[in-house]
Amino acid sequence: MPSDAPVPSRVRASDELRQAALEQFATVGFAASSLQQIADHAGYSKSSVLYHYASKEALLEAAIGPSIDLLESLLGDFVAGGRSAAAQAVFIERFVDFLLGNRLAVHTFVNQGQSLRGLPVIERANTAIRGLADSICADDASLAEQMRFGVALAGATYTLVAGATFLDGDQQFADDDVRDALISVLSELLLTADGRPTR
Amino acid sequence: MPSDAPVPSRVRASDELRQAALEQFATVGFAASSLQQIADHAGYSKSSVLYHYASKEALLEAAIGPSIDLLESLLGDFVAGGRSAAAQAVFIERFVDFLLGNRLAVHTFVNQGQSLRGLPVIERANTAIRGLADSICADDASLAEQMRFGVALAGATYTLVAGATFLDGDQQFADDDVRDALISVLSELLLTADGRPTR
DNA sequence: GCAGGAGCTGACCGATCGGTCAATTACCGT
DNA sequence: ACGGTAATTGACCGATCGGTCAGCTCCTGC
Repeated sequence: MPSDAPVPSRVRASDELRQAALEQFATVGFAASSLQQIADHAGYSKSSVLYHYASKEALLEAAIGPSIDLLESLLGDFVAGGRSAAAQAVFIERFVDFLLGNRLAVHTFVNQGQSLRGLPVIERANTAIRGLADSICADDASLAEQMRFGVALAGATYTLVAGATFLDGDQQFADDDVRDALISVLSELLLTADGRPTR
Repeated sequence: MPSDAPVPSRVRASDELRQAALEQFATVGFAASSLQQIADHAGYSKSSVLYHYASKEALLEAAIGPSIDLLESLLGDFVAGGRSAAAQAVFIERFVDFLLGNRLAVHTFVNQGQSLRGLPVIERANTAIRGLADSICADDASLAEQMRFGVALAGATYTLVAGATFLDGDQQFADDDVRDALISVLSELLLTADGRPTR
């Protein structure tokens, strides 16, 4: 028997459908993605989609839920680990890696986190994002500092996530280079290190 | 005659409908906004919407087109004015003012610029955004510098635009303060001034 | 060889979509 | 008082939406 995977062997239909759904949700939006389109894109029928996933909303949960789990654990580690400059540097690195490894899912719940309010999985994502902002930005920070954090996180997220939108054609940058550049810019903006420059 | 406006006096129905549509497009998305919802929100019937605007797409054009015009002229001025540090500082200020004055429209075409590809008005917005990135970022810039520009522009845009998403409840910051803080952060990131620090 | 379950599908459902149209109302200059 | 135009609306259209259901094929354990 050539199969080396214990249970499913071959690619599982539910995985193909989940991936196709994720691509649709990220590129045309949840509301504008029909089950028919997702099914066509994956090579199945609409009924098959609803066989593997109870509803369109359950499909969204399956598509972006795991990425939200990762974000939550990332956030939990950071909160538990203190706010030393070293800890912040580690966090920035892990955060960039998270962005690079979950572009489609992040694109989905960042760009549509407002319009899809009410869906449980989206509420979970919004809560995590808010926790991220709160934890990395001290409560007593000045507006300018809060703005610095906001610009850094939102800018990094959006640059990676929407980069595909405006420069998809000639995007031949290696992920490693993008990673290094992004970590550099974020460190510059976020690291409090040894006292903030007066400016 | 108490009317002081030459032609319409009172609020015009088409303006109310356009504003209601803009709010819907920005908050729940173009695809998820039905003409019925927009009409209800403005206090008219769906037929009235289609009387004042030929189609849903024409309504989008009316809602965000003027803001795109502003962005285009802003970009044109900057391209024509050179890239001196002073010119860049002026541009940053005007750009932040543009963001503050066109939040809903910017939210709409930034967040949905990818999913709504194909609509002429959206193509115009995407072209303007691309031109913005190209013009402010020299062609020979390193990846790290390009990333700095991307993070700054995207971060500023998204911070203002999606601020409502995650901290709408307690958003009592005065626009003037936000403006100053944002200009400060953007200047810090973008101004090439007298030679870039080695870093 | 065959019962039975998993995987998959087409037909169908009520609701809603964007859009058309004819009819009605309100308001204007003459 | 009246004709005409702008504004507004409900009824209606075909298409598509998310979702249900019965039935089909295929594989597997016995």
